[in-house]
Amino acid sequence: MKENSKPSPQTAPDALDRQSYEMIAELFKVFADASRLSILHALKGGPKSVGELVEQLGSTQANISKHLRILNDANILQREKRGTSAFYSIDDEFIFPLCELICDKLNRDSQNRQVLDFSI
Amino acid sequence: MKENSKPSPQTAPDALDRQSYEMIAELFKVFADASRLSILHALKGGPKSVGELVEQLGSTQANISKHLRILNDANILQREKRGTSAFYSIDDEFIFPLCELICDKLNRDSQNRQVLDFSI
DNA sequence: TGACTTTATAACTAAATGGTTATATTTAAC
DNA sequence: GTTAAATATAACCATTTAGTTATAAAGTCA
Repeated sequence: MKENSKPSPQTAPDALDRQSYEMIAELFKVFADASRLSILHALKGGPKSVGELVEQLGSTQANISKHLRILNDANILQREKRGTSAFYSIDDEFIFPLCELICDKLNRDSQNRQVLDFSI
Repeated sequence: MKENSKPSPQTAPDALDRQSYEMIAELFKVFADASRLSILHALKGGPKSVGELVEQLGSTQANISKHLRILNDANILQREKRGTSAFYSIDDEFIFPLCELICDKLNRDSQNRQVLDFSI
């Protein structure tokens, strides 16, 4: 039960309990890996099978499967089995504004004006 | 045997190089820790010294200093020395919409309708 | 059935990371 | 100068994690 009265800007917000911070950190961790980010980027164009991702990203099948499981468990990806294949697709579009915020920050800070664009 | 060889319905975006994904992942990593999130939350109310943060968050001074350095190196916090104290404050407001996206996702997925609110 | 394909998982290793204790550094006050 | 206070850093340890190899599981087709 959180009161909605707006405190003054200089008032510190009530701290969350440790478990809440852990939950938030856990979700951030899902995105804190280059391989998983490349998977997400590859899936922007539409669903792909594990094999297609392995071929496109040039990693091992076991490794890709492991990352896909992490993304799936976080309800970021959706899995659909067809025959012996498993097709994964993006199940929550919030990842796009999320990655955009991060890329914008990196571009803002970069000395060399390198442009990072996670979007299509 | 290839179960489904039809091309993806949409055109896949050009992959970034590995280094770009690593950079993005590195910034996500900064947020992927409960202690750092609690520091950011504590600083929403305004600048605080290391000592104040240690007292409020109940950790060791060395530990808080280490996390502050990570946040400062990522250009998320700003440091100002006054006397023997060091005051840290939030230097980039993009962390608020960023954490809001994450919290919204958690709230959307939570079975128990637990409300996570990172904002003030 | 049995061979083959695709994906998931288990076990292991190396590297990264958070927290700790101890120490160094910096500044103020005396 | 010396002492005290606040902060930063170094060294160390325990845990986590990404990637690997090997194997299991599940579906397809002869």
